[in-house]
Amino acid sequence: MEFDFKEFTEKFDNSRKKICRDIYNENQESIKIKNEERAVENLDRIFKAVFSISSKKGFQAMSMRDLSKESGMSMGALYGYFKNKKDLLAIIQRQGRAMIKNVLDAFSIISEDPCKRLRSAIKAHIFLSELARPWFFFTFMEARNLSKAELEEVRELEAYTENILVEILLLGEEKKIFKKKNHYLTASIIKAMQQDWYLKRGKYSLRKITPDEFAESVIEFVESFCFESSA
Amino acid sequence: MEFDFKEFTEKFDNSRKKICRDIYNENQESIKIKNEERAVENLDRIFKAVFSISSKKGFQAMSMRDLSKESGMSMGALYGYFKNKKDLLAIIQRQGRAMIKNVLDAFSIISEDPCKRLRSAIKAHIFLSELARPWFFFTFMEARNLSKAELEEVRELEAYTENILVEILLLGEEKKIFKKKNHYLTASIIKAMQQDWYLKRGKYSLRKITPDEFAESVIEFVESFCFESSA
DNA sequence: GTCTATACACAGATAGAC
DNA sequence: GTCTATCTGTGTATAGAC
Repeated sequence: MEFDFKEFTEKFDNSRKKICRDIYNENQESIKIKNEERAVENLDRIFKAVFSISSKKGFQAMSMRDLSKESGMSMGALYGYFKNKKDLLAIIQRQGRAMIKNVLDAFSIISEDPCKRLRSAIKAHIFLSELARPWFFFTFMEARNLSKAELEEVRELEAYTENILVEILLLGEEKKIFKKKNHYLTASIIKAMQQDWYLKRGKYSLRKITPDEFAESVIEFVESFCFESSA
Repeated sequence: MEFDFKEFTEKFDNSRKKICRDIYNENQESIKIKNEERAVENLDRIFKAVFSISSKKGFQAMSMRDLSKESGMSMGALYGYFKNKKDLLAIIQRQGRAMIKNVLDAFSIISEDPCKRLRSAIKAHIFLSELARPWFFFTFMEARNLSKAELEEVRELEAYTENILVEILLLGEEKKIFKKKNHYLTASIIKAMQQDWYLKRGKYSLRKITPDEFAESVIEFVESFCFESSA
């Protein structure tokens, strides 16, 4: 049941267009365009432009004129796809969260062995953040611009993914494979390492570290901390 | 030579006013106010206000009207202390970097023993980021708004602090105390954990984890990864 | 040194032609 | 569906009174 970045990518590479289609279907009230194919294609252009601009200067510093230029659509056309700038942010956020939850769920139940589950959970998060890096980066950096309700959703997803790790660690402790520890702290630290991968992606690129190598390092780090010394 | 957060704090608590004085002295060209005492006091008020607002909504979303209100000074008065908004950002950045470099240097040479140096370097960074959290948070989040030259300075400081760790790890390897590893990757991971402390401070506060506890956890994590198994 | 009032640019958003 | 032109609010920055 082991998988590497290449296998992970093949499974999830078609997800970008799919996400745009989901967004179209779930936001019919605010999207004025009726032709689905055209809408999906333009949404993809818009999101690409948003990620491109806001990874440089931030979402809130991105003007609608910037977005118009980068996406090749006029201001008027853009407003056919969302109610206002805040709404655009909310749509992106909501859909990204749904995607993450689906993927991580799928990869956290593949084995009864806590060691394998730990490996799998750590790798899936890193690989996913590699494929959907603009989204991860964006969510982290723009958290301050979210509404209170949206922020609460982000916190819940954070807690949810942290809990996946905590439960694996607990299971391992019960089976006497992992040491007894403050598992919440361990999970936090694991998440901190995963987070570094998408926040400091440039640094790792320069050093030519692949997603597989990074994931292995994190896993090795965690295992040396968690395993009973017999291992 | 061991120190805890309390001892660290006592040594550096008076640094905030000192920083304002340094800033005043080093930016005489752009600061129009001639009375030093008044200037230092007002700079302190301004920086406090900047950190308070921009930790909520970001520096670039902070308007000068916001800053005027929060600091209790008028727009006109504010512009006596810096040339423009960009200049204000640069001043804060420059001074913070100087402070960090000084403190970390002071704490990275206190022993010949690589274990002690590793402990000391990790703790000093976490404690410093606790005391100057607004500054750390601010630098990280506003990196995108810096000029190219400023960004280069930030990268250099990053590389510098990472190198402190790498050298300790190398020394430990030479002395056969630490395992042979990719020390750059290990240092990156250590920095990722330290970074989490100031980026996700709210989470750790909720869980009532103290700086001392967090530092010990990080150290334990790192040691279990680095030490030769005889330890 | 600090205030109030204001200049001028640019933001988000929409109306109406095509 | 998409464009251009334009409304209105808010941004940074400064001038000039005190």
